[in-house]
Amino acid sequence: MSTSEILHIPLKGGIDLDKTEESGQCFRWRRIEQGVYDIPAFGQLIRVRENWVGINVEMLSDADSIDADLWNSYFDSKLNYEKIRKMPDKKDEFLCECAKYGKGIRIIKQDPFETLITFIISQRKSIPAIKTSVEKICEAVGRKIPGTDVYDFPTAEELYALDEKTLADCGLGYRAPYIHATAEAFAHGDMNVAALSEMNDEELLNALMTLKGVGIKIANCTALFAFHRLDLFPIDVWIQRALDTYYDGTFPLEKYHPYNGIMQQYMFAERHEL
DNA sequence: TGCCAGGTATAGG
DNA sequence: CCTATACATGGC
Repeated sequence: MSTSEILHIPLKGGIDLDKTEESGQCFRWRRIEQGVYDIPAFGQLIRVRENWVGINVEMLSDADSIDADLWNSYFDSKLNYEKIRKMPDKKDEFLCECAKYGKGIRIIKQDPFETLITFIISQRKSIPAIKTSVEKICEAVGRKIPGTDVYDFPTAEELYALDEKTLADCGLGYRAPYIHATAEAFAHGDMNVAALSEMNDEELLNALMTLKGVGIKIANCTALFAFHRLDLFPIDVWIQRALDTYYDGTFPLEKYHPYNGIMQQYMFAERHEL
């Protein structure tokens, strides 16, 4: 029962789907062609086409209608990224270059559990390897998005139910017990998204870091990409390399409040130049 | 083939 | 508090 309706979403400051995907925040987007992606999220599969002012969303999975609020939120439609992209200090040539290249990158507001699990997987893995492991987990659980051949990302209960060997066969290495424990925490309600959402940034990071295998970097990525805490600035090997090269080790966070996370994403997207 | 990947837990100082 | 080290596995 797929709806034939097309939802148009204006995005303030526009979007470049290729650059957003390549900026390493989403690991399951499927490129169809330039500016067109199939995106599995929230138990649905949509086909997204970018245009001059935003995107058109087509529903590929079974649905009676398209949830406009959900996808407006997912693509952060109201924030004007073109305005933010002009924030870098003109004297900071490196950041200006990153922001120039980053035109069209938006911070996607993804599902918290999926984001947390995928970033636990991400530690000491290349982006292609992360994608492979994430797909293997989805296949292992084996529940398809209704009306499609695409596997949905598992719920906490589904992931917790996977036996040890099946999980190990997803190429997770030493992360497998971390994934299992995190799934258990959410499945049993020891940790829940509603409560996390109510916390301030510091409380949220601390709560996430109580999980085994979640340190400061993964906590920051989860807070930024799932809870939309745009001022948080995850530091990975690439960002640290940039900080050492261009900033004497630390980023001037005070200059870009409350959008340090977006500056970080512009920098990460430029990582190949480092 | 060997090196490195969107790090973290742990032990030792 | 800080630093050094082990850690599983895939991709290039």
